Amino acid sequence: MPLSEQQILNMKKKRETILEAATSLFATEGYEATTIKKISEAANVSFGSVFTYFKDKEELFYTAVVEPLKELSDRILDFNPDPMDPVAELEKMIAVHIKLFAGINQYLTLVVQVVGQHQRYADIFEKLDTFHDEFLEKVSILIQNGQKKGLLIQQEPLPVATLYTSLLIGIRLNNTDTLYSNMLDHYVPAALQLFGPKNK
Amino acid sequence: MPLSEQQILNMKKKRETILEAATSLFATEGYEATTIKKISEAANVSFGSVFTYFKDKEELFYTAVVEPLKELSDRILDFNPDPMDPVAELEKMIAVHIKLFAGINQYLTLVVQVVGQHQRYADIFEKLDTFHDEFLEKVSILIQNGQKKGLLIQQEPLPVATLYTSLLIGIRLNNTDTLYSNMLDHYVPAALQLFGPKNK
DNA sequence: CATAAATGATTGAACAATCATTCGTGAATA
DNA sequence: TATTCACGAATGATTGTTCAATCATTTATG
Repeated sequence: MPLSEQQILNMKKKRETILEAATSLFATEGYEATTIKKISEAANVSFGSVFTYFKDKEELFYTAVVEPLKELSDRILDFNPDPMDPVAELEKMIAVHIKLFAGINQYLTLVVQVVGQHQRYADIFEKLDTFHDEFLEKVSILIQNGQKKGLLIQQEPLPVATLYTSLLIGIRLNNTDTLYSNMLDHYVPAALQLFGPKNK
Repeated sequence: MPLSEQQILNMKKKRETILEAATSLFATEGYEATTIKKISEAANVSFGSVFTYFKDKEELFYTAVVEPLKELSDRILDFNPDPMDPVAELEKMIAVHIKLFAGINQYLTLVVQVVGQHQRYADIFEKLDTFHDEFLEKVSILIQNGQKKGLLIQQEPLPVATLYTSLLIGIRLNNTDTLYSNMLDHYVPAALQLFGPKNK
């Protein structure tokens, strides 16, 4: 009576297919304009099947935003807040972030949607906000350590960190075409300036 | 047979009321979730009246985004790209921009919606994009002049300008609560660092 | 001044379309 | 045979838009 492993695997794949189709549509057309019918067609799945894997449309959107967050946050927070060379660490961190953010354009569109209307997506927003606070905190510590070592100019760390995350999410809104990978190399040193490196 | 001036004035006011209610709802609930019924109720206007002043829902949204753009762009572009003291001009410009952007939170939510789904709002996006290009160009010139005078470090001006506008729009997404006017004073000098001022 | 005609805004019921969700039936697997 | 997924027609609710009737205001006429 229980499902075979093969079947469970197929279902996992199917769930993933639906989720990917939904994410893509949510990003390009928005939550309300994305219909279950469209999702099912994009995923090559019957209409009813969508409801087999997701309770309702809301859960589908929730999953599309929250589920990738775990892995993403690990990658985003993957830097040393107390390194030997804070400026070099900053540079490495910025390069990672900008490249990472460039590759998850679609996902970021969802994030922008949630943040832009955080009252409407209150529970999702809370998850994002919690991570954001963690992110800010860790960047602030790195800034502080750079300042202690005399390698960064004295500034309030938190506003600088906040501007940095603003900049990261803002890049997404500024670069709608795909040809912005060309500019990535220029972005890193420019973004570094935000932190006020002293060596010139 | 023509309308009296008083009547025309009343209609202008009514149109404005509807537009404001619509803007507010579009910002907090999104385009699709905002119904004409909600708008008419929020504006204290009959359902049918909305269609007297706006052809359809789309025109209402279009107007809400495009109409304020003219005045806003004037204020945003109100800085001297070739001043005596480029760093002082930058500082002044940044302060104006950050304060301005802080005060039009609701409008920026609409902008974010349009940019986040630019394929869907193609005609509106084009207007925003045209202004954005103009903005980038003027900031780039200011940067160039600062560099020529030896007051800013050498960087590609365009990526720096792009990061600056990213930062401006990104701040909106980072600060959802109202208490961020406290931080404005810290933001200005931090944002200035982006341009690489040499005096330290 | 009084009245009528004309113009054009105001209104909300009616309409057709679309949507999310439910659910009964069929198919497949263990 | 029992269980569970797959399916899509049916349902009920909601939407944007249309439109015919109503109302207010202004102008023309006596």
